[in-house]
Amino acid sequence: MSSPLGPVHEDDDITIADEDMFVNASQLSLINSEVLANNLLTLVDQVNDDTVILPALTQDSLTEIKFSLPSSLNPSGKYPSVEEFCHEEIACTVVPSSNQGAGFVYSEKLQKLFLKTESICSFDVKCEIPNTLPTRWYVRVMLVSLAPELQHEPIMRCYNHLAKDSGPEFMRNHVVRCKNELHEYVGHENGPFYEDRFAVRVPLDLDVPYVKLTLQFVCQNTCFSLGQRRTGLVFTLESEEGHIWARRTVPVKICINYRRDMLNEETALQKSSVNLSSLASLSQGNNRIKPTKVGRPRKRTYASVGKYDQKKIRSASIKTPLSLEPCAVHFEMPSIRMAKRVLDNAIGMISAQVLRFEDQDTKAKLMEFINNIRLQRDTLMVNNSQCSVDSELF
DNA sequence: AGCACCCAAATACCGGATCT
DNA sequence: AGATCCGGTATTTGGGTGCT
Repeated sequence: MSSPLGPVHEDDDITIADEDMFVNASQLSLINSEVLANNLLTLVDQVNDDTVILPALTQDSLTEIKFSLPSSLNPSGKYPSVEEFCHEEIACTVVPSSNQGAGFVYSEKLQKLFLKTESICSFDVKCEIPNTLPTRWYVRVMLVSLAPELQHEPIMRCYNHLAKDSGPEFMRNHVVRCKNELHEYVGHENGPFYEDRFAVRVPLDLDVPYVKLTLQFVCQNTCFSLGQRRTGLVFTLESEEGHIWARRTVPVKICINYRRDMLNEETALQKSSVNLSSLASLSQGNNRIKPTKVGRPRKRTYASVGKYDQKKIRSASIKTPLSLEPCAVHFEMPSIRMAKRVLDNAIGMISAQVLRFEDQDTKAKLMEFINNIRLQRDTLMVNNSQCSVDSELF
């Protein structure tokens, strides 16, 4: 499917997919084996049980089955995802209605939207949906952290802005406000899962699968916790029963000097690409000149330039082997669930290193660490409802 | 190792300039 | 005249360095 925002995420998607690959791999195998086994046993029981009447497969029932196939993801009880997704039978695009306006500007270079606090920006959500599918569709919009390790944590309004907000109680906690006539604020405080997260749900027009979403943003990225400051506005196309059919993510930064911040990020991107190309030319030429440290290698974690960090990490792959200093960590966690999250994050961290290093030995050694942690995590036997929605994509 | 200090980058705030 | 833009400046933040 094509999306004007598509190219942005293509690269990003690859990166995320690579990292998630390790994180989700064991979950997937567990889901697949357990779910399949359970379903199969249920089916066998039903077939063997004379009292159970199996429904006849009519055209109608086939249609019903079609709608409940895993292609339409059921997100309930799972964390929201920022990975782009679109069901093969439909097409869905999300674009800002204009490249710039009062209080916002869209950077083509960064493929990122920069907004001023309290500013209002419109998005065109266009879909192509075959007539064979249901007619009622909704778009759910929520702000989600782009950091994979923090996607399980909801983005909440800061106390500062909350205290000044004299608006209606039901929308005070929402960072993203909707100005559409038809809309519904959903979610509740600290809701961890997709359906619990603060979001706004807007129906698509009945005659044409299109809607213009007018949104307002009432907190800044700096209001959120350090790791959550890289955010994406996630648009999810939902059927009436709440199944996901498409997902589009627009990286956004809500700040005061949105134009300057955009220019800063664009300049940083240019500099980083120049530095990388000069490094590459050095390494390709004679290696007499060691890359010297120009100034201090400072990098504030929260001030990163979004996905381009990931690009940088990938492009700046390391050829020299990593000197490993294995160490065992033993500590007690308050709950199995939290322990599992810690192990998930550990797998994510090592996976990132696997991607950075070109040396096959290093990769293999790191994969050993990942496998060990994975084994330990699997012994925790935590309900798989905690995995991200995308796990079902595979 | 722990601490204080320094420094650079990021960001918010503010006021003047420009536009509508 | 009000809205918006833009640039200067202050503040915050976190990494690096050197001292104890």
